[in-house]
Amino acid sequence: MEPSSTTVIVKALTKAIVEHRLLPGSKLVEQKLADHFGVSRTLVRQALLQLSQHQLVSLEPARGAFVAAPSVDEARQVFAVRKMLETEMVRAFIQVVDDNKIANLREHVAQERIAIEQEDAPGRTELLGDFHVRMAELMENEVLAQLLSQLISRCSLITLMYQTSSAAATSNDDHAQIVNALADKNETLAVQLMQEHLHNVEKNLTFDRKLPSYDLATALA
Amino acid sequence: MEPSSTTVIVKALTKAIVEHRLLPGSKLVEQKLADHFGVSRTLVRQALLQLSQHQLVSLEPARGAFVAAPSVDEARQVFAVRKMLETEMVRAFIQVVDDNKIANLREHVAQERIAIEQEDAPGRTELLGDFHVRMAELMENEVLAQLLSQLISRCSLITLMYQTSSAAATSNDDHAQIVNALADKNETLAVQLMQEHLHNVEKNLTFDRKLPSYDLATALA
DNA sequence: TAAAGCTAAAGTGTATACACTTTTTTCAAT
DNA sequence: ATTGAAAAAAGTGTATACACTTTAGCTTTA
Repeated sequence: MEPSSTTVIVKALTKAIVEHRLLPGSKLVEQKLADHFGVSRTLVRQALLQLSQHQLVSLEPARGAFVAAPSVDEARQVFAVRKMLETEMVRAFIQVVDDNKIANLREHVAQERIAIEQEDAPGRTELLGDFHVRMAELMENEVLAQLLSQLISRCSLITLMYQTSSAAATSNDDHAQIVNALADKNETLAVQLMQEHLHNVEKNLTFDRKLPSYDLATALA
Repeated sequence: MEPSSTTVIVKALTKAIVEHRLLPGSKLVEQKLADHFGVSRTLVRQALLQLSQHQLVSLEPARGAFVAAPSVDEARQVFAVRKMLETEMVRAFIQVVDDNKIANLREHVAQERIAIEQEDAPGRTELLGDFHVRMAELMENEVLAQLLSQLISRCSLITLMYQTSSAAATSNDDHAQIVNALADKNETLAVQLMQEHLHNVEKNLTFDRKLPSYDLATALA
């Protein structure tokens, strides 16, 4: 099935936001987006509505759409939810782990490393987030995977806003260690590592910065 | 702030679906909804799009909107996610529990009992679900509360489709016991009770029924 | 009678029109 | 120069129009 125009727009904007080409607070003018994607405002509005549900865009009545700028408090909450969900996900994963799944995760971690070594910033960000989604998919729980995917997109926005230095290499190491613990079926260790990992990511946020807005045309080019 | 027309429609339809006045599979014709709410199809479409994101409505290209009919597999996944999330929520709740929060939950459980005794089916369903959301709100985690709220709406649909007998009274007892364990700060017991509770709800599903569709006008009347 | 095909009706998908709101610019007055 | 009001421009919110698709009903044919 060929994806609808709306889906294309949602994906393009999500990518631009998550990859930080569109910065928090940027205004998203409907007609400009419509022109860029070669459709009418109708479809753009549908896309913006969806993005606002994903919390990547905030809609202000009569004022328009802006790239979301999550508050410190919201960031704290999102991370708390991730910790809850992923702690238990690790426990559940160990119940169904097998060699194939471990191999799959190791392969993913290897790709992360490559992206990091090549200093491919967008690819790196995406892969580091997708590690967690990959775990959910391997458990054959599409609902969980979709939920995590959304939470991680939000985290990516938060990370941009508050992250001091991109601790990408650290995250990659964390992932590798987690996979080892999973392979050993060491539940206690795996849970602990996952919690520390998320704690690390959150700890690296400063919660005291502000960022400028950006130009639309170049961001989507 | 007065809620936008779209929000009103979303809420009305959500209520109708969750309260089982609109049954899974029912066709939702845009013009009919528009007439009913006194708006144009534009706003109805926005509402349906939102509901489809919440998985309460499924949109089929060129065929229209239908009340979602979650598959057995999806039901299993949703319950798995709830178990993960709520297990950890209980643990986190105990970290911040105080007398006020316990009193608040007891009050809620009391209201559940009243609704059950009065055989107020819609109120009962809503309150039994809201117990879990209430916990999230008391932890001052709006993100968690919203997430749970959506999961529980989906569960309500699932419950309708597959539930053999409405084990409402049992659920109410479960809730009361959980609150007691929380008051005692007995983490092990509280977690165990919550897991058993969700297991009970899921166990009562049969996964082998089909249901008819319904009339739109009467359902929304 | 049943199946296949045709036609009309109903319904969805996208674009456009237009009223209303917010933002920006202009320009006069202090 | 700076403030304030008025006017113009830009932008959003909702309704409507219209092309295209699906559905339902009828007719024909075997």
